[in-house]
Amino acid sequence: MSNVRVRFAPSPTGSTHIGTARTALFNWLYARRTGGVFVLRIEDTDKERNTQEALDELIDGLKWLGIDWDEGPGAEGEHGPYFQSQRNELYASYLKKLEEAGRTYEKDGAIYFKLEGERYTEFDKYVGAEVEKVKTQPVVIDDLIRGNVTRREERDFVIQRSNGDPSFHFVNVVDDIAMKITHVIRGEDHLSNTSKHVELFNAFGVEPPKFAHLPMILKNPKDGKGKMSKRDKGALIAEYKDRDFLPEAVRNFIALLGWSPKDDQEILSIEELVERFSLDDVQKGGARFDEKKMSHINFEYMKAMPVEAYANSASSALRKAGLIDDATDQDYLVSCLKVCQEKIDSFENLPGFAAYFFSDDYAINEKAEGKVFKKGDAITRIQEITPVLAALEDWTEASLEGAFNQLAESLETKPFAWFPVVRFAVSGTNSGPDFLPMLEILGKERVLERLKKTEEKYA
RNA sequence: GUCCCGUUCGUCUAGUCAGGUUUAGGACGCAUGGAUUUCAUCCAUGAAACAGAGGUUCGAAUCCUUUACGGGACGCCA
Repeated sequence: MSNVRVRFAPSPTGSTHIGTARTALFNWLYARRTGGVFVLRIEDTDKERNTQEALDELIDGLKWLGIDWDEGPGAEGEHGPYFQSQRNELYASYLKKLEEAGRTYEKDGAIYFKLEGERYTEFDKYVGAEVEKVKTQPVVIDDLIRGNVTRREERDFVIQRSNGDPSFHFVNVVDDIAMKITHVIRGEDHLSNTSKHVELFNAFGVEPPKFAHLPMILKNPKDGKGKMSKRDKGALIAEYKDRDFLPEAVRNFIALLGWSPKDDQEILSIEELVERFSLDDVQKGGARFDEKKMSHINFEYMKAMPVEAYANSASSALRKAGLIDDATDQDYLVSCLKVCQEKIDSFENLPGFAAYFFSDDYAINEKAEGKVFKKGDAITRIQEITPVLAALEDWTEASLEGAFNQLAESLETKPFAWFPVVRFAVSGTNSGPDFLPMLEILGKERVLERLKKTEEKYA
């Protein structure tokens, strides 16, 4: 086992964002790749904004994606507790160290970290006021993705708020020290904070960890500019779960946001991800989220599923649409889904695609309706085929094919003279699974009944 | 405004660190054609990019400079 220790440190203040999930995934992959330890630490120092729901959703999302943690809530280790709200004694002791070293001062009830260097006052345009600045030595951030980044911190910052709560920068560093974190993998939005953190590590006399700042996930330009926010379409992990996306597909897709295996392989199992992941191969530039590609990857996974697993996942979508319930025959369900699997690219579209298998109350596609009745012989075709099908004793794909062929021969035409109209009559549309298997699955009774209904309706 | 980071097809990216094997590769999407009773499926083909300008070099997507553009940070939020 290596000595690598990484942490994912979310703050439970809202729905879990796709970027948050990616940060978690990359940390997890790095830990698994290197044989290190993955720590989940909950940064709940902001009592006003933390919620239990957000925490539940976060944990739920991680589990859904197959991300587990070696230390963290529910997996207590020697560095716990893993909620920052329970670590105040530790923070107090570290604060004392800084106080004793003369690196703090109080102002307006808050405690500030005091930078080292010559002090001067300057009008700051951004702040819009005179502020005190410090001529500090530049700090070098050792970043595994970007190389060395040099930055200078020039203003003291708050490490304990006037309400007594320690601030993010402070607890983040203290915990990384206390939890012996070796690699900090987080979003690029933290890159400019990192100089503050390095200042703190230095003040504690501790060698800073290696950093790896992941590129931002950017908005689709039609949603505006900048990084993707929780309000943007497709931004929330819970949304994918609700829409019955496959977790392994979502995981595969977000792994590809800013990282690639460097060859043409795009579909990667979790084992392959672990085996091939490397921080060296992480992209520097921001990545834009593309829902179409996400759907494509999801479809690839859907096609590759064993039928039983497919039926299992599909059931959730069909249940939500009220098409099936506990009474639905499993064998029938499986045979229906078998013919749909190759054709339909998402579970959320499945109910619309396959409703007629489970209900007589299915939608009529008007375009298909127009097409089928344009020729004017549709009703005749139905009247021709109905007695033939009614007389058929053996209701299988093969015998159906024979029946259509025979009729076609006797009328000197092709069997597919009847296909579109019969398909429309039994399904309300002109597209769907292969025709003959579909008839076989629907069954004689249902097919005849729908033919009759159609004849009456359009006669 | 200041500082930091970035920039290869519309999008995700390979190639960049170790300059020549590149008519810059793959995938999504798009277009066209085909298979098919049909299709949201499948197959084939195509259009499509090294941000601009200088430089170094026999040779630059690859190295350097610079401009432009994009992103991030600048909270008693994390």
